[in-house]
Amino acid sequence: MNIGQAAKASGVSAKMIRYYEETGLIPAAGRTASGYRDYSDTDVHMLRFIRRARDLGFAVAEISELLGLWRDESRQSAEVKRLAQGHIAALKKKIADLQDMEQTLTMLVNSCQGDHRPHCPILQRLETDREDENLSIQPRAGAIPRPLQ
Amino acid sequence: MNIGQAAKASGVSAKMIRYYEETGLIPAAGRTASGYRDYSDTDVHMLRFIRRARDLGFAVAEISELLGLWRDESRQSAEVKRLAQGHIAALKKKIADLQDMEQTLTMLVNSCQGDHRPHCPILQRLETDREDENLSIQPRAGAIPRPLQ
DNA sequence: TATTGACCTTCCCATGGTTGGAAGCCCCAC
DNA sequence: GTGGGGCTTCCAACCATGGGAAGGTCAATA
Repeated sequence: MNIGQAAKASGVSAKMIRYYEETGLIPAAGRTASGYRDYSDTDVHMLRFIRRARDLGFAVAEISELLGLWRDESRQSAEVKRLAQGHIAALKKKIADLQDMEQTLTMLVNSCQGDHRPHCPILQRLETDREDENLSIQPRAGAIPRPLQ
Repeated sequence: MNIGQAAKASGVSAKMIRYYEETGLIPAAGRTASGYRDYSDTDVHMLRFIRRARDLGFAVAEISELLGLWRDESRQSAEVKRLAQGHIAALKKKIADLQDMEQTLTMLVNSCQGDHRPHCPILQRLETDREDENLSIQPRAGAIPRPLQ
């Protein structure tokens, strides 16, 4: 099987297969007489393993460890579990960071009239960095009608 | 004020200040007779704006737009709001993706005994990609004591 | 005044994972 | 045998950031 077929079968692009080989994540593929890389079903199996681990957000270095454990018949499942738990912790941290951003930004967006006027609490907040500025109690558009200016 | 002082005052590293200048996010700073970059309080103000926007996860290209609106006295707050809402949507998507990963991985971790034995549903799942494999109902370690093997 | 140490300048490199493209060779079908 | 598509390698780019080298500058101190 050449690299294009292996790519299709595994869901890993040919470019990435070469990259994984170059960086040592996977062993160098065999070659045909004319220099084409040659892949077995086992190779494709491994590539699929890699793709699934990537889909779960594992970094290539982590996948390298996972592959080692996968191949090691005498592995201890505790090791795999530890690796996965570490990754879960990293995911949780990323999620928390993004949620903080989202929350702050949502608060700002809610406090912004979003009309034709230039006044904008979002820009104001980027300018002044006042966390405690009570943006959320600003009246929503139309809540308490008052004349513009 | 030289670049080091501007960096300290703004929270943007000197490296990044030069980078932002090079890529056109900020105008080229003035220079002293000896070639040192020279920053005003206004410049520092702008740099702080940039850092805060970065802290909220805005990409540099988005910040470029935000800066334009910031400087534009006749902007419409609706534009800023639209930009921020777009960014919130992107954040939400990222969060959802990461939560999917976390959830799947947590399920796998919970189904893994994590002991000295090699059997490991995490690796199994990476191998077989069976989403519907009912991993979660596997007995937890010690739930129903039975001899190893 | 001379030295020293901390700062500035530019330039290049690395990160991580992925994609794009160019130039040249190979394989298969017609 | 010819054409089109796939293979090979190599180089570059993305994004934001940090590291470091080589050389000039500033300010304080001996």
